Amino acid sequence: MRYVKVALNLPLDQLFRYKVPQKLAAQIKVGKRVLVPFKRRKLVGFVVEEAKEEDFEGLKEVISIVDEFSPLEDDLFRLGRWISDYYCSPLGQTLHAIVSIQYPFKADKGATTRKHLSSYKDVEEPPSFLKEEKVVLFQTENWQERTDLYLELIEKVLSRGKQVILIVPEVSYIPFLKRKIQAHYKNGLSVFHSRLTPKQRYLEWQRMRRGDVELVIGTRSAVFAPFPNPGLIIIEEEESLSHKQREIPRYHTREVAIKRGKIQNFPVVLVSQSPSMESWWQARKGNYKLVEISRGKDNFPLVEIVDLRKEKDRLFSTSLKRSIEKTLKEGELTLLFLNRRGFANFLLCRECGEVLRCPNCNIGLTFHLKGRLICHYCGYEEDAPRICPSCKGRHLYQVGVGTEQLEMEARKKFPEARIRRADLDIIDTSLAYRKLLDELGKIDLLIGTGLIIKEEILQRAKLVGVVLLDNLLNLPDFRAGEWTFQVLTKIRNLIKKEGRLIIQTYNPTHYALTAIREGRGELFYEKEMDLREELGYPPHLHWTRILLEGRGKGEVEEVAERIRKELEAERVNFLGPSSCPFGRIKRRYRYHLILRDKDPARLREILKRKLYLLFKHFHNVRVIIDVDPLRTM
DNA sequence: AGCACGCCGACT
DNA sequence: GTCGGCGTGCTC
Repeated sequence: MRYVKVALNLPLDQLFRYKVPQKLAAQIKVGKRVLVPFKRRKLVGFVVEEAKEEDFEGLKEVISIVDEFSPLEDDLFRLGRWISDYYCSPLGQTLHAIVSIQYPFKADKGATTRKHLSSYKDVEEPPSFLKEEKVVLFQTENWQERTDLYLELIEKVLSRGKQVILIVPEVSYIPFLKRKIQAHYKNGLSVFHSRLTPKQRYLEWQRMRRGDVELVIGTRSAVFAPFPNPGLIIIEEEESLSHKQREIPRYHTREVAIKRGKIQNFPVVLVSQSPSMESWWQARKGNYKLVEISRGKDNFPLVEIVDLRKEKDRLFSTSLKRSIEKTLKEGELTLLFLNRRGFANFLLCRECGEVLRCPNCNIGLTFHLKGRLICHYCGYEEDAPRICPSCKGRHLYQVGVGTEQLEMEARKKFPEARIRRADLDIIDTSLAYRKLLDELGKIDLLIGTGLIIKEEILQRAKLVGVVLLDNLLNLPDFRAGEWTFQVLTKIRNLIKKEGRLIIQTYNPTHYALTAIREGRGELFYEKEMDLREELGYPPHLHWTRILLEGRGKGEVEEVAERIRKELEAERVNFLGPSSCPFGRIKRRYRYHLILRDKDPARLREILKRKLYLLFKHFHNVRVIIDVDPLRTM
């Protein structure tokens, strides 16, 4: 009798053993999907290893085999084991994320023609940097450079009979890129992302597996494209936070791509206008090859930094106002960037000092026009009161500025201008976004949040005003400086080169601003790295965050304390426990501890040996392990 | 995760 | 007296 261990799509670090019935014995092997009985359910799982016959009575039998092919070849299986180990995610859930297709949909047989990849000859030389380097970090300034680069790389790799994976941060990036590339490669192109229907997903996946596809463009899960012979992965906007999966397994696509490249022996190209500190640091140490394509700072637009402490008008400094007037006269587009929607950030009672907060999240409620108070975290809404709920005071101050108020002020100041606002309250569908793009030619002044920091919008702007940089710079996360630098770099690189970037701030001497003004990114990276080193932040140290969420404050605190005690016995470097910067979201209290070490393996070892056992006993507290977290708010 | 078992409140 | 609330426990 044969027995196998099966990994199920459950949040359990456990494998389950099943008997292999005689009639299935010939087909069952590691990497195959099987249907198994589980309690009163039937679940799909992966055969992970053969099991020895043991003194375990009552093993159930495998019901059937799901696919005739093997959905998880050896290399991807190894990758899955690595992800499961590195990111502390259950193997079953990890493998199910890698093979993200459901039950077989019948493909039209014969509809596709199989290409004979083996008939390609290894005649063309790969670009020289791809020969000796495993990871290349490409720093470019615009789309044209990047698409040219992609086309060249793709061609070289395809000519050697290998396939290419191109990863973008979000689905919305795909149509534009697809159009550019389609002109060159029509048949062997596939698109793969989470918004495909299960059937489309299945069919695309099969096309890739059979060798009918040479190039796939997709989001995170495309990193697991089941190509017979992958030759290159390109990661577009490698610094984007979207590359990190928010659900289990919480992997970073960039790191997974690099690991896959190591396993299957192919290079990985990271592309960015302003690399993440992580990638910059790797390049700095010589682990990645850095290739810069730059027009040189003489071709940058003018950058002006306005010290708001010396201005009378907190929204429109003299200089910004003058520049807008000039740009309006020229009939060119102005963008005003303000990273906060709504009218005012919060309402403050002048008599008792209380701020009106969300009952679920304890975060200041944002004041919107039409007199509504809205929580930007959970969506809670209420009518704004006239008098303070805690002291009955009559003077509720609107503190801080949002895009609504900026729009109102702009309409007063520039009555003839055609003004539009673009934030999540207005651009709530991809259709609305499309419409905005179509109508861009009929807009003089576009006011928006992060939504407008896109190449297709920025490239049409002559003037960009960053209304209040401090909103970004002062976010409660140690990466706030890095994010700020990245946003400013993007704006500077992408707007018209004869244009102007005006940055208004109360902190005009910040090193990110110096670096932007002088067009010398290294000033930012060097200084930021010094700080990260001094304070024990990534990438100098690896972090693993243990996030605890629960309805009862006391319970969460108790759990946090127990973990603290365990960690203290381990003599590991850690922060906390402390309340998260956003200490309560959707009625759940949030506490975290942050483990730090140069060697991430040490942190994993502690988690697995000690804490896992402990986690089992917490009931009303959810434990979230985030390895290499990108946000710690 | 999901699904059952289990022991306490308002209902025909 | 029952229907059902969701706490906790287990799944090869």
